[in-house]
Amino acid sequence: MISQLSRPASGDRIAPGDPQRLLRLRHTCAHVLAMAVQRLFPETQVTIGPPTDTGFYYDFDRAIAFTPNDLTGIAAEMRQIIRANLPIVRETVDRNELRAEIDLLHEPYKLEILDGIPPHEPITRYYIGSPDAGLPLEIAEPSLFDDPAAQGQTPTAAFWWDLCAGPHLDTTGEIHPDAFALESVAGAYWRGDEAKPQLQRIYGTAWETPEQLQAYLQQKEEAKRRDHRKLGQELDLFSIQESAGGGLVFWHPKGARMRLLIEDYWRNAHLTGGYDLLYTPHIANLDLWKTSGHFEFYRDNMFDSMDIESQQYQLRPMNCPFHVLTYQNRLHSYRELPLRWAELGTVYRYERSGVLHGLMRVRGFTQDDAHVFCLPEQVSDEILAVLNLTEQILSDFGFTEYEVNLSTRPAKSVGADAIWDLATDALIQALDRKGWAYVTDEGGGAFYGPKIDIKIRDAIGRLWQCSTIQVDFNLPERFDLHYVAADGSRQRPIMVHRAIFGSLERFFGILVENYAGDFPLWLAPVQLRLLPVSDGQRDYANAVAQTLKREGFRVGVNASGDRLGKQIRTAELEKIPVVAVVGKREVEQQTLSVRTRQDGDRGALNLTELQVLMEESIADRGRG
RNA sequence: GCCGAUGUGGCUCAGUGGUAGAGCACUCGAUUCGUAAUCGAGCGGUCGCGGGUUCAAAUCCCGCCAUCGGCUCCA
Repeated sequence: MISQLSRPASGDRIAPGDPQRLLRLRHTCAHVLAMAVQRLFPETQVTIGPPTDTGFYYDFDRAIAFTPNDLTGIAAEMRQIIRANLPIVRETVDRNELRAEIDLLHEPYKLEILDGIPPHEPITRYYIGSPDAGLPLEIAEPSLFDDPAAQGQTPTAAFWWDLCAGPHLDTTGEIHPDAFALESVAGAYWRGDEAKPQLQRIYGTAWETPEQLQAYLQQKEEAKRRDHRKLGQELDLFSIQESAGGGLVFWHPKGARMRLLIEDYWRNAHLTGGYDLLYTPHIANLDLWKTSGHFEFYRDNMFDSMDIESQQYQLRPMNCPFHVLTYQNRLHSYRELPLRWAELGTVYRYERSGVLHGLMRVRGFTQDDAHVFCLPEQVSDEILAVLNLTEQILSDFGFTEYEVNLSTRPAKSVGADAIWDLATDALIQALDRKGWAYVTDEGGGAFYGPKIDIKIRDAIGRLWQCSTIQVDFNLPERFDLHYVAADGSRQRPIMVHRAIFGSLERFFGILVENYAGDFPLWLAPVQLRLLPVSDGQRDYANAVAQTLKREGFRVGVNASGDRLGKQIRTAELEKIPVVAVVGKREVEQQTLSVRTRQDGDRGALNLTELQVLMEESIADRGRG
């Protein structure tokens, strides 16, 4: 039955530190996990277990759910397998022999994987432990492994195998027993298909050294510290309330102030960047959505329509049809094009309850949407202009590193091939002119056209999808849009959809996480707080605050009557960028004792000096 | 929507069948204070919602809602 047992070829070996080795280590960890699980819970069926960016996972089928407590036991079992330093052996097997063997083991998922391997591809499996040394685990006496802690030692006769293309490490001992950790258990569909049975996925993380594991765990802690949901509450920026419903955002005064700053910046950038602004309704006749194709292609994400005087009305999930109607309202000459129309358009989408996530995934949000109506020969220039505007805006918010994706035609889509090719070429041409490298995501486009997606890298290296640029030949067709060409004929304009922030809610969440709530002065909801040392300085503090407010600064006076130490502590916890202490000395000398979050005590400054200090920081947008 | 976990004053959390607790916040009083928490008192909860079991439910059971970790989907 066993044929061609072999170690990996010697040329196959790789040194520590090689990314390929880390991939193998994680893949091997997944196998060790699966072996440990089947030793502890023999009724469990195995499926697949690949490496991930930070570790590995393995999907199991078991009637009883794994508990967090189980994970501790499984990890301990994994360490035993690692410490036993079992060899990992690759074997090429005959398809029919293996099928017969799997049949005996009652592992239907394994069988399905085997049958999914194309006919002429070699079939390999990987053993942990030597198959010559004893019976495979699956048909061993389960009692032998029921309670490994009571056994006191790893049964040397045990071995385990999985159908796998590899590659793997040579022995389990190459995994450092203190450089991996099991993280969580979650539901996951077999083959990622929600129509198929749901399995239990155990996630783990694995590294070459314990130090690397610690660094990863620290990074996770850091992400937790920056979580916009936590900071949003602590800094009183926004809330999402159960009594109102999930995924609906309440912007509190401080968050709203920041949003206003973001919106003001955005409007100004667009007006100076050649755009005009629109306001359009949040609801409209359902027929509009039938014409646009959204009712057909996007219905799953739309709220149910409502009956208004026997007409069906629809809460909008997108803004585009409204801009199209605006265009359609009168005839346009080719001389007018391109028309660039932008709107901070609030949309409502039905999202399944399980996917809601803070501000990142909500049911009502505002897109910084725009549509460019242009001539075919203008498309490439227009897209390039959008890329330039995107770079300008994102970098002003502190994001200077991007990952760019070009998404092409998906299976479920509308339009002729020639049209798709034209649109895709226009996007590629613009990216090349911009000089941006990009990755192609085949089939990742919208149903109506190809797109460029831009992901931004935040302060701790995470990527967030924000900007999107989409060419659309479909809507102009469906709404029968046209312009009058030079020869008097009516021609079809091309439409470019684009959003730079994506959604204001999500972008705001990303800002909170990027700055960890320590906003640069130009964005901080409260820029300066004056702290009177005692009641005698309150009038002076209020007068200074009034003056600075008139100059456009966002200033408050601490009115609590707390002692100075407490006032400073409160301001620090609220992450207020600048505080100014006002005591007897300052009133006498007409100064302020300034303390910034960034630099600490700055000593006594007069009002003008403080203004200059703040204006410089505001102009700098936090880059300094 | 699915799998699992969680839900106790504004916030963070104790409380496993027998009269709902702490710290912070808030209010009041005293203190008028110099760079991360002054002292004292007080207010505040039908324990997510609705059913059920029980002499008795925050606690046990069922349903629903929301949140968290994932899956699927996505700005």
